[in-house]
Amino acid sequence: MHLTTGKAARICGVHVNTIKGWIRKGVLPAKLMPSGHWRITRKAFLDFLQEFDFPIPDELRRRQDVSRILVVDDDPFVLDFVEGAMASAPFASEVHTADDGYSALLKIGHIKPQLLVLDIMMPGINGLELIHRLREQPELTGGMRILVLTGAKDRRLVVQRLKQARPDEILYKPASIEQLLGAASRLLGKEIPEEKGDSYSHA
Amino acid sequence: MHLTTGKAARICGVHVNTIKGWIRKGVLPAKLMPSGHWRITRKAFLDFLQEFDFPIPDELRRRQDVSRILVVDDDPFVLDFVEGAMASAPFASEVHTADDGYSALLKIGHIKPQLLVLDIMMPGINGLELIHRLREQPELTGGMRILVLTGAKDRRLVVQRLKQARPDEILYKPASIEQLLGAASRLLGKEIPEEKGDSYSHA
DNA sequence: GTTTGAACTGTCAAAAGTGTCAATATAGCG
DNA sequence: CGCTATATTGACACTTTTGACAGTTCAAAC
Repeated sequence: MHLTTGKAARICGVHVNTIKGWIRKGVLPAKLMPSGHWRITRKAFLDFLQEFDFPIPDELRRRQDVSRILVVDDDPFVLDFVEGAMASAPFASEVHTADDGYSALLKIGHIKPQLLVLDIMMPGINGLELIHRLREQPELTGGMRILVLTGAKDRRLVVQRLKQARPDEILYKPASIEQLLGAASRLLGKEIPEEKGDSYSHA
Repeated sequence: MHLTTGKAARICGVHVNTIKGWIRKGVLPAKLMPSGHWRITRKAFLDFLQEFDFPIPDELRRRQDVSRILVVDDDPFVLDFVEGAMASAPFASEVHTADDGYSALLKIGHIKPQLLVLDIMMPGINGLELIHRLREQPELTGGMRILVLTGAKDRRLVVQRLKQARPDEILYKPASIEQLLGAASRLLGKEIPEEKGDSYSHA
């Protein structure tokens, strides 16, 4: 979460006192702890590194805020599958699960996930209706992306209404780990840095 | 109400021993329990966080002395009625509203009301089912009391199943302000300290 | 009531932070 | 090139933070 002067010094390849000098000059924004120690927020440090064209270490780039993901499915196998897939993703995430629409709604309100992985065929609450309602509550669900997971058999049945509900992406079961990770990365705005160069791009 | 050293440490992003050090130095005021454990009052901690520019987590910012109430009804008149009634209550409250079961669930997860005032006859989600599901999620709804408001006409229809759902209290429409305040006070554990004779009949 | 796991306690030593200040680069300029 | 101003470094004594330890307390479940 926060960097010390020493860590910053190591990353920049300079002496600790140099970092302290930069902080005193205001070039590098930092926070003073009660004891007098300095802490640098990751964001401030990243901005600083970028502005002065320092190379950005991977672990600093990746360990951005952890993505919160909520998986909703009545099949425990699917929950495990998604959880496992996300664990192997090249970005940090925090996977929550719900096995029906009711607890899904409660948990959405509580944890405000950035990504909802949703099975639309569930007992109880209708998944399509759920998406509609979520879209109607932008104060609580604004920015949440919706990835629909649905059985191939349902394809004919719901494809029409599914489009009306406007999920951000649709995957048909069985989906591969690669498909899932690809979709999640896109929707969360995380580029998978596989053969990508050394660019540090937002968007 | 009170924070432990561990919670404070997590919030500040430091080690528990660091927190204890701050307490010993007097930077962070805390109270010593008979057992030897430290407790930090919410107010002292908030002041501390603010003074040293720590980010303040939502759940801490939430005022504890104000009762959070969520009213769920598709009739805007009822929402206004309850809101008005609570405004005249002898204790402070914060009334939120929802006009259907979906947004109700979202808001329950988000604001964690201490009291839910629920109309069970709503379009969309069935109110009785809703109560059942809420009771099944004690980690998110633990301690939340449920006051059912229902039309008298529904009485015959649902009284059986209503009892199975085990709400904390039931009121039949039309309910008076006194009835509503009485029920809310009981469920929130607020005794209304009113003398006999004249009472709080403000409409 | 009893049990049980999580969390808190103090203590201690290692690791890493602090300011200060002198010595050493480094950059700009006549 | 030498001079000056500024930035960086390294060494100092001291303080703060952290992590490991065994024992105690808390809180929830049984």
